[in-house]
Amino acid sequence: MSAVERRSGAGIQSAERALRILELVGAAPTGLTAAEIAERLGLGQSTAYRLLATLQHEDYLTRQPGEHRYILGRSVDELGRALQVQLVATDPVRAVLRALHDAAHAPAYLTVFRGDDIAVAHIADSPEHPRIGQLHVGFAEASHTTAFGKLMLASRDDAAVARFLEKRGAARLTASSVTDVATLREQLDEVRAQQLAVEVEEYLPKLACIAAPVRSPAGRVVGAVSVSVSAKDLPSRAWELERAVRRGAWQVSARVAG
Amino acid sequence: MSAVERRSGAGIQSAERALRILELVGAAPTGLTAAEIAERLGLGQSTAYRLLATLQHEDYLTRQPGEHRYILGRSVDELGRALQVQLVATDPVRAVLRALHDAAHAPAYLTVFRGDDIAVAHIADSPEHPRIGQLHVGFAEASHTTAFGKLMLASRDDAAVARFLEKRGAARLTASSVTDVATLREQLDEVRAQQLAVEVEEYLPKLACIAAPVRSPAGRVVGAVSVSVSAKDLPSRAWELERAVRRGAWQVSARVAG
DNA sequence: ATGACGATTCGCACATAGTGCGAACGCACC
DNA sequence: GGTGCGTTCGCACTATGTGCGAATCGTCAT
Repeated sequence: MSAVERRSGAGIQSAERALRILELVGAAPTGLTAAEIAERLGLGQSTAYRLLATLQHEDYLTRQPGEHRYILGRSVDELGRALQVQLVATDPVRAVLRALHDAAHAPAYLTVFRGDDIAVAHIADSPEHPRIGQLHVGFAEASHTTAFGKLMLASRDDAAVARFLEKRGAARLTASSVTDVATLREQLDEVRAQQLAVEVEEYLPKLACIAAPVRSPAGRVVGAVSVSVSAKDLPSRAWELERAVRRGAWQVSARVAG
Repeated sequence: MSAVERRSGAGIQSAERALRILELVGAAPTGLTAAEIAERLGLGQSTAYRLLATLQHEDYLTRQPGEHRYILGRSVDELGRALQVQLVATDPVRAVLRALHDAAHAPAYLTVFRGDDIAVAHIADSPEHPRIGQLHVGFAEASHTTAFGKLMLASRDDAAVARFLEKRGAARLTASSVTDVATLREQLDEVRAQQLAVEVEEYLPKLACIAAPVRSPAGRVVGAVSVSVSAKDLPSRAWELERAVRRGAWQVSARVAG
């Protein structure tokens, strides 16, 4: 390896290249040709073709017959499906969320904690009770201003929380966001005690959220079930919603494998 | 490379290994430890760790803080999402399928042709009009016995069809399945002429299916919109269903990008 | 037919990038 | 303070991946 130019990610070069190809192809709605790929990655043609042959052989890429552009293949779908399973987004779990939505008359969410991220695994909503703004199924940064974010942090010990805050900080999103670390710690203690997290206008104005923990059979907190309602409705409905969310989280936990 | 033992897939070794790791981790609901991965793949620990570091760095793998097992990361989700886009499974398209289902009182399907496979991109059904048996969203082998399969074959020239049949054969699934190649070719010609494929009890007994082609802006047939009904209802409803399916396919085509 | 152009494969020489082994390190738990 | 993981490091070796150029194939236009 030359001392002059150092590769960015210190990793297995060809593995990185393979992954980058997948991303590149995925980002192109109609796929890419071998030449385009080689060019954009600065690869010789042989190299590109060999990498592509491997990816195609493993069904991560395919081509329409007669076409020269590569598109994502079925293995990508299989991986995605495997992820869904890991995220607990199975049909019985979806049914629980749907029932929660119907009972609470509010959008219901299933989130799963992954590393320092949160994955929104499923949302049960309706035209009458739509999901929060831009919240969508997929990975999102964890935040100390959301009910499920608090739950995630509460599931960790102080050292881990400190590490998290050091990395991500405690940004202020609304006037009510908690930015003081000491106060946040107190909140997390309360979350641990109640096994429930509540957030009122800390994430988005006028909105409140209640979340209860989902546990693996081993007892580990792996995610959260939550609902969001308008902040002004919260006082009158808190008790009812808490019960509904706790029940939903319990039911999901019972349907979590492994 | 030793002449004695030859590697299976003639490809880039480390890329293959990286992909295999992803599959392995995906297949384990709760993830795997580095040691397990190294062992199952027959890798030295350094090698395994370096591969894992690369995959983690690119966010294809993550770990829960404190945990030693690797799980699928957010990049997998992003890839899967990119595939969904390539499969045209966007919200407006889903809405079209839903409308078709409501109008036709039958389960509606969007399929996308990929290589020699068919991807079921979306299904709009209901408890009253449930989807066909084990049909599910995801990739499936193309078949000459399904309406969308016929449509896919019809979108190809004779040589490509020949190649397909040589590889996959023309199996008999029901008493009505067409297994004679000449007859099949005639059917495909008719499909091309009508821009519509119909199948009656060729795939599953008592079921019939009508499919119309989805076209890219460039005019290429990229998939199909279809509905399935009970075979005995077909005669009385054929005209109505044909109109509905054609309309649905047209609407989807208008919502296909690139 | 002929030629020209893009896509794809092949052959080859080179050395980088990847590999395995063993040892060292860090860390938690006993 | 020791024992048992999980993880990193150092090193020597060469298989593995690489780039270049040329050969081949296929398609389309002339």
